[in-house]
Amino acid sequence: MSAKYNVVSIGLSAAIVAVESEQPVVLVVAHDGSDDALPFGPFDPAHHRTLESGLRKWVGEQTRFDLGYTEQLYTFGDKGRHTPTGGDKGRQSGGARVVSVGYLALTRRVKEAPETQWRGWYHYFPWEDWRDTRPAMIDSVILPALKKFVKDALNAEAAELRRERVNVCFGEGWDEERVLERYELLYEAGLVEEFYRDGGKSGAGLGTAMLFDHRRILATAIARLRGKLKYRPVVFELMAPAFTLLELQRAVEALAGLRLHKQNFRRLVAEQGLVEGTGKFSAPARGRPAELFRFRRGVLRERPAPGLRLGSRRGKTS
Amino acid sequence: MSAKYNVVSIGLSAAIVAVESEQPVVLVVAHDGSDDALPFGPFDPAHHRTLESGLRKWVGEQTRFDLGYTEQLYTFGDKGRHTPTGGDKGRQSGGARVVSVGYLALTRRVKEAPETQWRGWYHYFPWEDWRDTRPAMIDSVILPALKKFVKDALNAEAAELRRERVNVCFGEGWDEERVLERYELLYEAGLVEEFYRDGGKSGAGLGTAMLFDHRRILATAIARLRGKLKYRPVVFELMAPAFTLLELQRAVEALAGLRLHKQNFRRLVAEQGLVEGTGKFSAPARGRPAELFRFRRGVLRERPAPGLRLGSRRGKTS
DNA sequence: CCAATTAATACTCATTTCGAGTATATATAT
DNA sequence: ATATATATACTCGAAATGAGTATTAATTGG
Repeated sequence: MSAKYNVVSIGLSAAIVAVESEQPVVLVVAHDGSDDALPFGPFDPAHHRTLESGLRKWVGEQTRFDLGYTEQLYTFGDKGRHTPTGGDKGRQSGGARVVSVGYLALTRRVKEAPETQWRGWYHYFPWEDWRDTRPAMIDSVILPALKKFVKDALNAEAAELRRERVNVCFGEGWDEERVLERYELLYEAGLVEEFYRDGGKSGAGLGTAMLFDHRRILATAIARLRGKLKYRPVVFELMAPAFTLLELQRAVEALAGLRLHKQNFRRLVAEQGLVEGTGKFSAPARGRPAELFRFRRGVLRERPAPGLRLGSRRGKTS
Repeated sequence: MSAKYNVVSIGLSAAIVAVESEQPVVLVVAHDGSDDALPFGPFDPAHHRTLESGLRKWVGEQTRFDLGYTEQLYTFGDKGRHTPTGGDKGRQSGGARVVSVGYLALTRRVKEAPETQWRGWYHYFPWEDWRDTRPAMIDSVILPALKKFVKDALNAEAAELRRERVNVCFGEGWDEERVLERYELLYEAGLVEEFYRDGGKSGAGLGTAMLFDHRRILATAIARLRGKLKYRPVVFELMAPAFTLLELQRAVEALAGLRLHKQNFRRLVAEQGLVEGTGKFSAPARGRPAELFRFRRGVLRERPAPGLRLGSRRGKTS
């Protein structure tokens, strides 16, 4: 157990999320030629008191964001899932194995630093946006390919397992939270570019690929955020200080990738006491002006789990 | 970014949980004189493909458990929260900073390895067991001390924040999932031994202390398990292959630290299709024999989120 | 065999929450 | 004045929840 051999370096990656004109966006570092990457920096044990303070420190240096809310997602240490685009297998930071700790951060500030840009997260996960329709690619591309994946299993038992996973992920009853499960399934089935890259080959896949395992971290972030929405008032970290109820609904819909029933959404927000009117009104280009609301900080004290349980799938756009 | 300075070693700690005669128990390493510790081993990047496989490997070596279910909890890297009992501040594994990745593991095998023993988890968190009554120590010790903690805040604003935290953690409406929040509050308020030890002093506190930050990891494990219970059929990992419905209920109650309404519990289990009868019956010392049930693996396919939403606080013991 | 005890199991009922509507009111643009 | 877009109010049935009561089936001690 001599220390030298057990040594690794730790990368802190952040999925920094905002919502802009009804699109959830994530901050990426995009050099031309290479894949988009999440901003990440090394954990420096000499100067960082905690992992999170390390994250905040270099995010603060590289961008001007004050991260309103941060949450640790998961720590990945898989060999072979940290391959750079080139193919320089698993090496980085002078040969030490890299373990990456992923974070979710929410912000409403939207002035990006140089070298970085905001991109809609559905670029990376086009099958996750069900707001308008069930994405056509699911039936035209994904399900046929997954059918083949099931068929290619080594034996009947493995095939059954695969069939179940396919059904849970893309079958009846869309569960918007299973973002990571779906990504991992597509990875294993060879439907995303990272699968080929990690295997040392090359090949195309669905959605836009990301550096290292960053798309996996982003998938984890989306899943976590979609879940959290329902029992913690986290959306408000993404909203302007004052907003209309429809704007709030659109933000939630954007994140969840689902449409909600307007009247019920309002009922919920009102019952939970999540917001309070400001007395001011929006000035829309057309249509009746809506009252502007602000987040009622008080809920945090009163309610044990104030959130926006979405519940409703479907529901007219009305 | 020179590698040498960013290097840390990673410890994998596991809260291995079982349920025995209506008590949730956790496997601890107990040397005399030193605090109880969770079993932990180093992550070895040269031989472990993933963090989880590293964990399984050394758990398998040191104990004979097949961990039915494992789940990563959280990665802690706080300086000063990894202090051994002696006071050899923050040093371990040849001076490298230790980052610990905590895992929750569930098992039903109950034959402990040498040097280890099973201990009820309420030894470490006596305020978390509300099955019989609201623990008396909350009113007699905790709340008075927290009142003082609020009063000792530096200014009115800080006091208000503290008051809110106290209320959320120990006020009206017990939320059995906030195990970690409560432990952290007690830590900051100087009500647990680890607080003094990490500060280089000594002092007594509530419950039994553990080595390093292991009690924090255990708190995370309990919180996670209590939450998961409600939407995933994880209890069954802890049950014998056949069990009565009351045994199942007692196990859930033990984990949640709450009593449940018997009839409603059964209705739930039945409706969800979580179990199926075996046709055999228990042979109790006294009372009417109950049918033995087994877990219906099928649910995993059928239901999106089969679990045992507890809901009911209180409810007669009946 | 009887009573006391222990637990299983069946059924009821009011309340709350949910999902999906309809109806109406208030703006602007033309 | 009308079309359009939106806000807001209210209704209604279905399902889920929380808390019971009532009844049945077994064992044990007398």
